[in-house]
Amino acid sequence: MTTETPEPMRDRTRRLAQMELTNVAQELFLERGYEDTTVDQIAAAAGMSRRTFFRYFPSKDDLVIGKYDLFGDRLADAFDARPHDEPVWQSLRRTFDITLEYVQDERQRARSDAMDRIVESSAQLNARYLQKMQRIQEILVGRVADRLALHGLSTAGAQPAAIIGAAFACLQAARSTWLQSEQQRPFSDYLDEAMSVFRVID
Amino acid sequence: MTTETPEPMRDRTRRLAQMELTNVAQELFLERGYEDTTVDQIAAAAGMSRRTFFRYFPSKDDLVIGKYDLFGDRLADAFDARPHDEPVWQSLRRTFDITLEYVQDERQRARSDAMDRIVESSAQLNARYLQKMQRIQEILVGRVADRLALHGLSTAGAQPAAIIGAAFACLQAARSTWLQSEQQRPFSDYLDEAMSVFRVID
DNA sequence: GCCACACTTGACACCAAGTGCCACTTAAGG
DNA sequence: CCTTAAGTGGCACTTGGTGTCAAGTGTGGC
Repeated sequence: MTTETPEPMRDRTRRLAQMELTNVAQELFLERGYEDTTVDQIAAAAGMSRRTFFRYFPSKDDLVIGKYDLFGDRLADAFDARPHDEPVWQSLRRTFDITLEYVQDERQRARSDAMDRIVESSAQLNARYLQKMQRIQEILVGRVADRLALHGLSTAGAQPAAIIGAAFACLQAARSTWLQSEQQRPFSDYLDEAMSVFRVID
Repeated sequence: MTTETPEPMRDRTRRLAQMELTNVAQELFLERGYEDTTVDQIAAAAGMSRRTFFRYFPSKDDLVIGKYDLFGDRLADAFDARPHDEPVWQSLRRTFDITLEYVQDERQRARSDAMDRIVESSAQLNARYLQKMQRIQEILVGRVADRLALHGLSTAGAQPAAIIGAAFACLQAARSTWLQSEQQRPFSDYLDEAMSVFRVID
């Protein structure tokens, strides 16, 4: 009985505190830049002690980059939802459609873009971002290998990792190009353009 | 007259000191691991002060990862040496041949592999490694765009970045797979296997 | 109302990576 | 021998991050 309500309660307050912190931090980052904003300043602006900050985020980086932790699982789910007889490359393209939803909501898009710019502004953050992406790719490699096996192709070698690596390279290239050009054409165009360069044996 | 010899002289001693540091550090890393080895320990083992260490390497990470700084330029040179009418994907495959030389020398290969294992053992180093690779890719994007333009293809969009990103994904996948399997087959086989998955419009 | 309990918080101390500053040595050239 | 420039080390300082402990805060049971 006692284990029913307490869990959601604490989680909610925790999430609220994290939200508050990210909001406060984002303003500071836009003002002084990421590296020139100390954890003390963020904590003070959010009305908590430095020590407490690190109870809500394992590191300063995670405040910005932590949101990508869910991304991998969401991609995996989306990939699993694709029909098994679909060519892998096309499944990956469709899997990436969930990144479009992310961009849909106008209000949240501005916030997300601001964060992305912060990530690009700091070498430190950029490195951690790439690392997160790498991890996400590892989640998907196994699934691609299974799919290839279904199609009667070798599953043990470097091919599965190469395929998802290439797919993510396309995603990355499209994203980067889209951010630099002033976003008149939809992001999906850039993604299609990038991924259509490759014909994958399947 | 005085400006002829001093430059190479200092550079040589500097390079020697860096070599010594990397050797000493490598042993310590293999003993205690990267993160549990402090700069103080490395400096002490090399017979210098902590402060001096940072005059030879801008950071502890660079001691391990700094060697990749040259890698980008070497790849660029190798790519430039390919015939301009060669299909881009094949040029990239041939460009990667210079990574094979790296592996050729038996004595140096062991050392290089040890360092690679160290890189893989630390999340911090791994992130910085990915970042370096990203930078190297940026060096090559322009050249791929030029090559595509020569073949009468669009050069402005995300395609050049997507192509080299995919190529590096193959390189990475092949390297990873090769490191895990016990290296009975040559590395070039893995690379061929990975890159042959893609047919690139050209 | 009160006690027991788990959870949260803040304060303090501590470590490691860097950085700036300054004084000292050392070696090369006149 | 002296001057000058480079290398070096010591020191203090900042910042991210962690461990520990003691004080608050709430919630349920009596």
